[in-house]
Amino acid sequence: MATIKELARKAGVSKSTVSRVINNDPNVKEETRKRVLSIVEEMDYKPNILARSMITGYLPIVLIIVGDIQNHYFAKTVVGIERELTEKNYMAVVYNSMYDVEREKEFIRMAKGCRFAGIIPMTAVKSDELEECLNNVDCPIVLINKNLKKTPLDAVFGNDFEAGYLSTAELIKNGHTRIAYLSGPSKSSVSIERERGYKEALYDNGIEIDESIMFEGKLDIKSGYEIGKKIFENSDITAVSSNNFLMALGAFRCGRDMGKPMFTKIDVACNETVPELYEESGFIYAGSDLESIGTKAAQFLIHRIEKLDEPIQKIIFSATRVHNPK
Amino acid sequence: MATIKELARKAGVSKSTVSRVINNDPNVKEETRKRVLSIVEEMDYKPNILARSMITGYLPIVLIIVGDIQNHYFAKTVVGIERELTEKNYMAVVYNSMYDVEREKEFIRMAKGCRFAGIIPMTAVKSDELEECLNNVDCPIVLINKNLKKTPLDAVFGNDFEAGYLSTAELIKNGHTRIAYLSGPSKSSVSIERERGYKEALYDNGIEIDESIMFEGKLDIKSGYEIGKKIFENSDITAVSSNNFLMALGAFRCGRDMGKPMFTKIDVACNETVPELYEESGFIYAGSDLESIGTKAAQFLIHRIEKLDEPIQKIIFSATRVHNPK
DNA sequence: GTGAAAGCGCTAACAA
DNA sequence: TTGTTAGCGCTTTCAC
Repeated sequence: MATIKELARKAGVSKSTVSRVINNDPNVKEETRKRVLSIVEEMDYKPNILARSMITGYLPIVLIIVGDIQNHYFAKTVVGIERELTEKNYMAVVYNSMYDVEREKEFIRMAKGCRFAGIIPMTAVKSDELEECLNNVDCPIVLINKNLKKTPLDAVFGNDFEAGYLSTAELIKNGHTRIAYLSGPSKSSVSIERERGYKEALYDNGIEIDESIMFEGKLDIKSGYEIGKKIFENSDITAVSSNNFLMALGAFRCGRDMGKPMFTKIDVACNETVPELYEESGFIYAGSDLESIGTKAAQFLIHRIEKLDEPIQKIIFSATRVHNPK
Repeated sequence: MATIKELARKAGVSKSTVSRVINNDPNVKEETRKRVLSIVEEMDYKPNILARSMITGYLPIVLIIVGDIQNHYFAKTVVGIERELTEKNYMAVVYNSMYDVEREKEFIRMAKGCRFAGIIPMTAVKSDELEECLNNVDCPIVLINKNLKKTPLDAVFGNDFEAGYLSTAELIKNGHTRIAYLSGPSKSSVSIERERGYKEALYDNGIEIDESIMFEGKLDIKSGYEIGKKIFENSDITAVSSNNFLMALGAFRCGRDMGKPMFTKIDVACNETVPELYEESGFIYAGSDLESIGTKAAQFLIHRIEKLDEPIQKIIFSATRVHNPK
């Protein structure tokens, strides 16, 4: 593959001059620039980014760590991140941790070894070890829906309280008053906030909170299905508000299998945007726009990479996407 | 960040010795090795992979180009690729082309500039320009479900004929004889093969092929929905076989909206595996296991990277995943 | 405006 | 078993 040296020889100039041309340094005579450029074209020369990175100190690549690339929640956000990064001439490496802390630590170390420009950890995993690891990596980091205990870092959040509130409010608008709730793990701040939104929506509409129709699930389809059985036994319940989409789907399937009039009499809502494949379905949902969250995170990161002296920024995205098919 | 030079100084040895230790060269005295290793530990040293790559000539990173990361077809395959690559100490960069040829070309050029170890283009896009571009990149490439006209390259395919055949056969097993078909673009080899499978399954079961109930769609939900309208007007049709999942979903929704007894009297099948979220649904499907395809592609690529003298390999994966909820 | 030279962190002969 | 040396392709002073 052509190098700067060969170009220099062919163009009859020094390596430095070629370097100036390909980096748009203005201190080059127009004539020289043209000559070099024509040879660049002719030889289909591409600068070796590795060599350049040895000098700048980092590769223009950002590591994104997600818990599960097949989950739309992550995939959507990644799309937003990538869009911004690509535009600013960075690349994105997406890494699937499968929610495994050890894997995440490994990726972070690898990113360090490769001198990546930055890291966006989007994992749901909580771990002191992981925090420790993130602390030790001296490269720019932007968090999504996550705070570290000790280190203050740039971060982007969705408004989970609002999501819980708004989706529940839609159920109420549709005339429901007996609304079961599927909550997530009680230690997760996302889950706590969404649940708080559910409760506040009930309260604001004069509906009593009934802890006996609130259930804690494991965020997957199966646990939504299991809880669904309990919910639909209780015949006065006409709606379900779910912490996340997967459990909502499980509950819906359970109701359907039990012969309930799902989406006609009985409504199901969830507190995050649904995958695109389900957007036209009967689900009610409210959530922040995941692509926008990704884009903002990428912007923060690029700022951090390019001038490391800005104050720490945090931003919360409103749950602007509210959908009610009725 | 610590470098080999500092380590050498601290350990009282030369850079070479440190290099040997971190590369597990056996020609190092055990005592020396231990001393160096303890300092590696102490300083939390990570070798600079950039510098190493300048010598080996490439970064241990593979570029995967997909048309749409939110499509399960790509996401699933990527999971398989990543699994294999990670195990062999390579990383994977996933790039979303959004089916845009220009973007794909840009990524390929970037991969070249970054001296990536290899490329796995998985895009559905056809273009002579792209072929040209792939031709000019002198780095290992493995294709998925794709052949280049001029250049022979390693490639992995799903068995699309079989997928079309098997999914249609399931419909026939369920007692259907009037089976509409939703085909994909007539120039795509994947679509052609799947359609051939559909026809052959009908033929083998003594069912006449009726071109008037075969429709060409655009592979998305919307076009499945539109075609659904035509299909379900025709009241003697009791089943739909679809080239891909998205159109099957569209057709299903259309039937449901028209009040048809979907999944009870009327069956819908598609000629590829469905997204995980739909695995428990009423869809019939047959297709190759996408993760396995990804894993195999990664294996081919690694072979190609590590010894460039093997003959070109092509492999076709049988449509082993056949699912019929009845 | 341009070139020569140093050096980024590492590996790979070659010597010792 | 270890150290010395050269060099990967590029950028970046510093002269001229």
